[in-house]
Amino acid sequence: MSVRDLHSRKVICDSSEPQTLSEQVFNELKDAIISGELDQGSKITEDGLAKQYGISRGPLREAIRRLEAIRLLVRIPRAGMRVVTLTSEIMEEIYTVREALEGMSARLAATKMSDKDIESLSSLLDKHQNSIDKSQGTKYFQREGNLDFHYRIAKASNNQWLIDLLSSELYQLLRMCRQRSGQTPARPSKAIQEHRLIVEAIRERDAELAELLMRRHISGAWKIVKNLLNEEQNAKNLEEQA
Amino acid sequence: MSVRDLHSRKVICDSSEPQTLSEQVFNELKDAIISGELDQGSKITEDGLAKQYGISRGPLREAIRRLEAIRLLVRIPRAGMRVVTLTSEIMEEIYTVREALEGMSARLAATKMSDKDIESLSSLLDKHQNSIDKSQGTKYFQREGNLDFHYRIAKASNNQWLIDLLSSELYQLLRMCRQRSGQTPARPSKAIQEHRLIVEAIRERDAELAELLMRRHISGAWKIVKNLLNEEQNAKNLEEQA
DNA sequence: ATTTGTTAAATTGTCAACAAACGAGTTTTA
DNA sequence: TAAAACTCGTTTGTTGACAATTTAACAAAT
Repeated sequence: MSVRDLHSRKVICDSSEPQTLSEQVFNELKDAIISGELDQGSKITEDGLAKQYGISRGPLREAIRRLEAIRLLVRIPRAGMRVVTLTSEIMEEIYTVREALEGMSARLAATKMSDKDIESLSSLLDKHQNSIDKSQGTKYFQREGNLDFHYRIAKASNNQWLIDLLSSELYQLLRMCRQRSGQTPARPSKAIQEHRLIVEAIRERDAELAELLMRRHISGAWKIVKNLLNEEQNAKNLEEQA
Repeated sequence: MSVRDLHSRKVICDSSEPQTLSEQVFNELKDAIISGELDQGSKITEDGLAKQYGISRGPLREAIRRLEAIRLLVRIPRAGMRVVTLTSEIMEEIYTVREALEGMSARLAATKMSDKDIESLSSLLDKHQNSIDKSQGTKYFQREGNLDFHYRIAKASNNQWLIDLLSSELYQLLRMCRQRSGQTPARPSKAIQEHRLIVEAIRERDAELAELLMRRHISGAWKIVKNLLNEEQNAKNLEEQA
């Protein structure tokens, strides 16, 4: 992993040094869930986690409440807790919300983004294009590059709510989606082409168009993911029949 | 009933009996903050609250983490906690996010809402219109009616994420905005007229139009609120000069 | 054999005490 | 007199123990 990747990862996941045990275990648990280390839908107990992470239940419970708030855990009072299960329906919901919020981000970015940042974003795309052309781009890099692009747009909206919702809540689950089925942007060069169109619209300060293009970009991405999931499901069904 | 249903039930019907102390104090604190009982920006201490509500700090801290997650409290580790301060800038951010999410809700509702629910929604507007014509409508009623309309649209989207975001996170802060300056829909009859147009678009199954109208409705509402805030600010400034 | 009732183990909810970090006020020193 | 350092009190972070509730396991009865 390059230094640059590390940097962007840090920025996106805002995992600055945790100052408190609760925060620390929150981050560790979050990563464990997203990476699949903890299986989706698996039941977890407070005592088990407390022993595993070597802390008492107090801070752990606070971390759990936060994970609950960003929907990585599902809890039923006095009954138990499970890791969220990402069904196709939930993923569609997430992509729909993303479409609305990132569309709005692109609209705002078209008005507010500085000329300097637009150029920087444009050259970022050049780099991505390069790494794909030369086949240097690993799947991982493509994925991170994609997130980086979307994160910059969100940040340019200058709306802290949008930024937080997208980067701390939705992105975590999105990463989980991708982890789940090893998805990578289906047609990276096409994705970058779409990114370019969006940047062009922003450069022209055409808010309306920027929003439209971003929404199409995301709903298109969902269609591809949906097809992948269906194929996967079909494969599984066949397997069961055999 | 599925796990998901249980979760949404908890979020939506927060009038249901809280089963745990943490939940109970979460609700009480939430109401105290929204109603203005706790001043915006006021500093609060764990020990003080624990004594005030007669519970120990354990459950209280969990409630605090949840309030932090929905942005009613702002915390700085090892330094203290304050009630959020709703500046004009933050309110604009909230309205912007609302515009994106409720616009998407209206779009989805146009496709998914049942004929029966559309009729029900339409007759709800009749009732509101009636109560305004006869001047029976208190400000409170108008406000609740307004919320009811928006909530029904959100629910009709059938997207649990949209529903939760709008009704549990944004909605709380919106109530706080209104509480703050005793705002009431500036022109109730005009608001209802706009609501009618939205319902008509949904009835025609015109998703595009439904979204457009909802977004205009909300951005229009923000402009009115913004003007009210400015006038208020000017009045204060004059007062200080005198 | 299925269902119902009871009991025990496991798990969550709650509490009070302890430890660490921060801020304010006071003292000491240049 | 002013600045630096040091206490002391306050507030947050953490822990382990205790109480309440649920799950399950097992026995008994129809």
